[in-house]
Amino acid sequence: MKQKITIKTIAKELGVSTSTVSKALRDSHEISSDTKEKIQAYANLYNYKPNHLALQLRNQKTKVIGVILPKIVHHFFSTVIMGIEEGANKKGYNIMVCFSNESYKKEVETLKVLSNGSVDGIIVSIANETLKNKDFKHFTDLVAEEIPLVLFDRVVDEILCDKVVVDDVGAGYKATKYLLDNGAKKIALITTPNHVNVGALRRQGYEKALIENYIKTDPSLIVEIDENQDIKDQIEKVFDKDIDGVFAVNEIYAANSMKIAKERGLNVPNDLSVIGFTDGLISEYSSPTITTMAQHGFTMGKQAVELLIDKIEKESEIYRPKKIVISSDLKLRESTKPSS
Amino acid sequence: MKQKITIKTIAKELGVSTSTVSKALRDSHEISSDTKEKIQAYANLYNYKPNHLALQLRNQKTKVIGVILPKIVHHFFSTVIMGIEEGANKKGYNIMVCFSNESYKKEVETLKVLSNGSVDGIIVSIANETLKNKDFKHFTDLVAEEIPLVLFDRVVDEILCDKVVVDDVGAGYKATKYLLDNGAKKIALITTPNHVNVGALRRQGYEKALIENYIKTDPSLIVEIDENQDIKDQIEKVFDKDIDGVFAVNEIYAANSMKIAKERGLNVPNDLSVIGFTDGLISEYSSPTITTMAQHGFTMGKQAVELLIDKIEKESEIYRPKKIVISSDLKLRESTKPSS
DNA sequence: AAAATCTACGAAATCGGTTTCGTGTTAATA
DNA sequence: TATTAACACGAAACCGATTTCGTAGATTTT
Repeated sequence: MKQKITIKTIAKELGVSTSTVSKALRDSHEISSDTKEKIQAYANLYNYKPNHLALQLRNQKTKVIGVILPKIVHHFFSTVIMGIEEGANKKGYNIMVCFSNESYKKEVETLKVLSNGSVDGIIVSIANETLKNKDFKHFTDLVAEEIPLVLFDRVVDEILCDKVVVDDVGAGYKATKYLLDNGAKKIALITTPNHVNVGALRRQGYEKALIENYIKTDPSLIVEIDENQDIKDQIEKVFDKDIDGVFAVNEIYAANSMKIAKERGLNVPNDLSVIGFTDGLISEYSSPTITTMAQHGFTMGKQAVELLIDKIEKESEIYRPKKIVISSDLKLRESTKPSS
Repeated sequence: MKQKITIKTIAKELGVSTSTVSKALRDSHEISSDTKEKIQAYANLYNYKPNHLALQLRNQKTKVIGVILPKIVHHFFSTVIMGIEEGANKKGYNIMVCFSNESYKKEVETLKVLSNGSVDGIIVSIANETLKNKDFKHFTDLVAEEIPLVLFDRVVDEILCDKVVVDDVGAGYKATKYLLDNGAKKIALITTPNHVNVGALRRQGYEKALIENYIKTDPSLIVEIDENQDIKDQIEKVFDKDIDGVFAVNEIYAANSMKIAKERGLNVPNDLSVIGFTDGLISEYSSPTITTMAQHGFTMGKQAVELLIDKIEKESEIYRPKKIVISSDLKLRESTKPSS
């Protein structure tokens, strides 16, 4: 890279001290307008930009927020990033994005790298493998170091920090209840293994709705997807059960269910109603379009980053971990019968 | 944040100088093993981590790569990010992700922020508005400052830097030729306005294939989508032309076309064949599934970041801008007739 | 015993800024 | 005229590391 112009260069060229240059550029009253003009003109001419690193070192802050996501090729996480980025920019922060790829090891490493002073705070959605391990030491260490941390979506109680979550139980309940209210009797639940807490919570909502309608939960209607195996194959078997409704905890599972239905000659929504989760492009463009619980990723991201920046900038105050719950709404489309 | 432990702290506690501590931690031969052990033990005990900012300032490099994307809720860009992140991590770099949101102004600002020393190099896909403006001063300035820059996908010749692109002309040609070879006669092209160069190039490929088959290009079969208006409405009118093939330059346009076909009772692929671009989730999960030009975003991202890091780390060498062209393949699915 | 060589460490410069404090010069006040 | 205040600027410390160079003291060589 070309030698950058620094305050020192300007000082030497103009025969003044670096302090004078610094003050002039910050428009200090200590400097005469003559000198100021001269220095500012020179700086402009040579396109002087203060070195960010030097400022960061001096101010002990980076104005950067670290974000660790399990993955990104997922509409929900994409929208969350957008929200984080917008919220951060608004407050003069930039974001550094990393991926754990659902791996515990990569999560630990990434967290270590980010916590060496590269960022002022970190936003994380926990990797699946970590949730399974239940090993959260890397997070509790972070909290002990008092590095501002906000968890979103995939969170655990063991870690004492701010959190932003969707009302997963409520969402599962709403979705299931909608299906029941519109005549479904045998509703399949396509969910994650139970260690993924969002899956577990949505399941609670599902069961709650069933109980309220005096229906016994039938374990054979519940499919826990193992993402290392073929998703469609795993869903396939529940279709032998003569189901009339499907509640899937994400878009992909919902889309797979639709495909199976079509292959089996089932008409959606007449023979089978389907509700997904995450209002992404698949739901919008599949045919029929898929009714889904909109997760408001953008809002979550924005709320998360606002919590974090608050924490970063108001360190002095006594701190009580906050939890923001974002409710999700049912977005009605063609894969369910119109509300009766 | 809690007061971090620094070299100075250790030095004071152990009654040695900071130089000694620094050397001991880097296992220098200048330090006696006794002292080394003592210092290393202390550092370990108190979980000392060298301050990244200080190192960056000293080494004049950040080990961070800036990435500016037009948007992210788009399968192609998501996969590119993945590729960039993986390639960067492999070489010990992190990535800082920003979005221009297709806005010229935001692109300029973001570029300015990133070029103040926060990153060692920058990867960009140009915003639509900038392509329309044809104002690339912010990029040429960057090049003049000799800040390593790599453009991908949406690139322009005016900017002298490394580039990674897909073979858009070839891809447009391949797609169109496939449709023609399988009996299509009237092929609609759903594309972007001409200032988006990828759209223009894919159109060239389309026209080339037509010419080779002695078919005159019919402008009324070409739809240039204005993203500020309803996409489906704009595509709608070309369906009045009795077309038997559609080549769409991205997933969204393809999905919209499929939907219109379905509404008009056209059977895909029998009455109408559809080919899209970007092998994303929509193409995979729509029904019928959509034949598409796979863009290999992951590869592009990886290649881009490798070019960039090369440039960053081998500054001395004489530099000749390189252009990597990644060919894209047709991924056959259900929206086209099987190859004859 | 004197000279040369190691060994093990510290002082100080450096990266690029900001900021506190001190000071010489001039202008205003007593 | 002597004192004080205002003005305009510079020296130096600081942020947290690394690294060059210098050196006191011990050890080896002649």
